[in-house]
Amino acid sequence: MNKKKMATLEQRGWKVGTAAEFLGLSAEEATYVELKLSLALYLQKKRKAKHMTQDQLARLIHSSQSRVAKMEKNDPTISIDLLMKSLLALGASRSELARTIS
Amino acid sequence: MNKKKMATLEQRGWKVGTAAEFLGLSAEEATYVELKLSLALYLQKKRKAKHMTQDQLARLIHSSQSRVAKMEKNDPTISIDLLMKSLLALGASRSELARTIS
DNA sequence: TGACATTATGTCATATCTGACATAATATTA
DNA sequence: TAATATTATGTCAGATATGACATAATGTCA
Repeated sequence: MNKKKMATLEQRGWKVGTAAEFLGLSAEEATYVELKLSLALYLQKKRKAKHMTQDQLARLIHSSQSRVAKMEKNDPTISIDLLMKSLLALGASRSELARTIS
Repeated sequence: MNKKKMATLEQRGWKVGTAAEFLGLSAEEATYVELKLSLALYLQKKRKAKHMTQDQLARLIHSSQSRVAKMEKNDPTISIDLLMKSLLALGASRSELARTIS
């Protein structure tokens, strides 16, 4: 959320916080979750750019459609390892991963 | 792999790959391992920069000295998740992680 | 609308990762 | 050298992640 929107909401009486504050996460934990979310979103973006279904991607990485869905939904049972391995399978380079993380 | 087995797998919906694809997977795995190694080396670098022992770092991240040693040695039983969480605990930023990966 | 494709969610047994511990190996310092 | 500190390696039970499956939910198109 950008600062402008936050200010608008504050003015309307909303207490605007970060997801971290709401969930009671430490700064590190928040960074970890956000970083993972970035990977999740990028995985979906990359999959769609290749016009693949979740099922097709699942077969490519020897996983299942449900797990791909959870990856893209940033499910807490998904590890960064799995996200990275999946992105690499989709042809992502190290610098591409780096860009996604930064 | 013989054709019979390939046909069986195809029937089950598996995409059976060529040797080239197999090598491609190896390349991905290599990238994964190298990427993890970069994180491992950077963890050690960052720990030493703070003049911490493995035991001290272990306490910081609520782990054990042996696991820290394995992280720095790029032991295969270590996940990227653990490496990233450890680096974040040492104060690394997202861009710092990105730079390490790239 | 219905039929079909795609994605989302819950659950399970199994595999992998985890912290912890013991102890070996290697530094470091007196 | 010995004593101590630090790091490396092996192992374990418990925790977490995994692929698979069923099925619900949502989207798409005739």
